[in-house]
Amino acid sequence: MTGLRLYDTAAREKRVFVPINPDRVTMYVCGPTVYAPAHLGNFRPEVVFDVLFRLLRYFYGERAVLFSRNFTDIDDKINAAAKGKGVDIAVITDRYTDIYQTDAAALNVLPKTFEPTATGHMPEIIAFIERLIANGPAYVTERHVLFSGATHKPYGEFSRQSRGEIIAGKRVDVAAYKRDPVDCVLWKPADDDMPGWESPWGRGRPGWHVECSAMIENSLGETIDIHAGGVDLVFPHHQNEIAQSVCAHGGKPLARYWLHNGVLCLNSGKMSKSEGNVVTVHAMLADGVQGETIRYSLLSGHYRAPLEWSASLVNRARKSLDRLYGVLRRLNDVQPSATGPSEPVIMALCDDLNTPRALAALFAIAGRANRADTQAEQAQAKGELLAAGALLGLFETDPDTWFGLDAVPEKTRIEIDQLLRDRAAARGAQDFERADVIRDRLAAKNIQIEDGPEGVTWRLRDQILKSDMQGRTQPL
RNA sequence: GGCGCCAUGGCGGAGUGGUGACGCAGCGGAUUGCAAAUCCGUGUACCCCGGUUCGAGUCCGGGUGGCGCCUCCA
Repeated sequence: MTGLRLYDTAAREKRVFVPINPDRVTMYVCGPTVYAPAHLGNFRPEVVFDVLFRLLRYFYGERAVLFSRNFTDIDDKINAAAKGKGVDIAVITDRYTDIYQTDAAALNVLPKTFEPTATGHMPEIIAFIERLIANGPAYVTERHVLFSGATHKPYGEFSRQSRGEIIAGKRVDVAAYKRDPVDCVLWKPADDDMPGWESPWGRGRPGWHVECSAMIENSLGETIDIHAGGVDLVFPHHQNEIAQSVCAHGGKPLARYWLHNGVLCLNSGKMSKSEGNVVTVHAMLADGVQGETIRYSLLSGHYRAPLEWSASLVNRARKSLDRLYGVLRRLNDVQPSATGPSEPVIMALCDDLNTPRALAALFAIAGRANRADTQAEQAQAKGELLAAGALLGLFETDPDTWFGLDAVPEKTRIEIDQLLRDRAAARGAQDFERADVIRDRLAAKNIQIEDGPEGVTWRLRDQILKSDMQGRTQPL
């Protein structure tokens, strides 16, 4: 019993989380289709469910939690991208998978236990489809294999879609080969000039929904504890996954808890490649925004609520982290107590991953640290801060690095040190005019001086964005 | 058209029916040679209209506004 409660989309309420087997907790998150650099919206589930992963590891032990997240590496858009460049699809998918992994690492996202790919599980996917045909719910027609939604009685219950409404509200034409509009493709034929795999139904490739069903079964089992993803996947993707898996597994449920994160918006509209309003993580990192700032931004709202992305959101995140890292920097020489995360942090995260409340709790600890009179209090606060950070995926950077000390070239650092010595000498000689001239000169170069009881420290006043480096690269 | 979500101070964002966290910004004070950082203090904020209740931001109904899904989508 951990006190963890999660909002389950299927139940439409928060439910106490109890795993099937506390020695083997399983979770799966739908991953990206790798045909372009992933945008911030793609990384929202990556980050929020990373917090869940960390929390579960904290409760059940690192080795007890198995986390699988797929890469969809066969898809029409991938084919189109490969064809456009005249290369094999693997060239495209390898490239964007690498970028994705780099981006994820920059956001302090822990590596997954399993990262299955569709192309790496073709025999399993084909076997899965064969089982659905043998069991009845799938049928072969015009070189396609289709799953009959109607054969799964509760179809639509999970996503609150009735079959009649799906038909009435359909906005695209239903393919002629479908017996019913809610049927979905398990296997589709591939022309000779398209990537394809040999199957009992001819050369082709799997449909999107079945790939997840088959890979979940293969990497985690028939019934998993948690299945998560973006809210835009509830229908039809997750609905179809459920129908297929339940039918393939003799009625056993696919997942016991379903979690869905809200959409990320830019200019009040959902960020999505088809809308064209995307900001890629790769581009932000290349521009010099710290991954941790992006992570904090993504965690600053509750995961189920929509999150409006903006420059001011990033700016606030950066400043908030400045304050917290300032504490850690001040306590650089203090050995942190071996303590766990403070109760308010745990309580907040246990309440359906309430990260805004958890972050608020961080500031309470920071206040205590700054007010602390004794080293014991400081050590306790530092320990709590780091422990909380470990759950949230924060404070994994050295404080000096955070404040940009590594960002300036060695040569410049030597110049800065010399100027600081000059200033100290001037102050010692009561020559405040000269001391202030030096400080202003540094400030003009984005360097902020902080006089402390144990000497002067400095930091970059503002983040140096590579898109905004004018005037900041000249020598001092 | 169907299904669903949301509406809190300048901005962002929590909130179990009983005078409303936290962060950023602002203001006042302490500290500082002056700053910065830090500390202390500081805000007549709960979309509108009804209802339930001794009491509602919190529950119910209606309205208005915004958003998502129903199509590839995280």
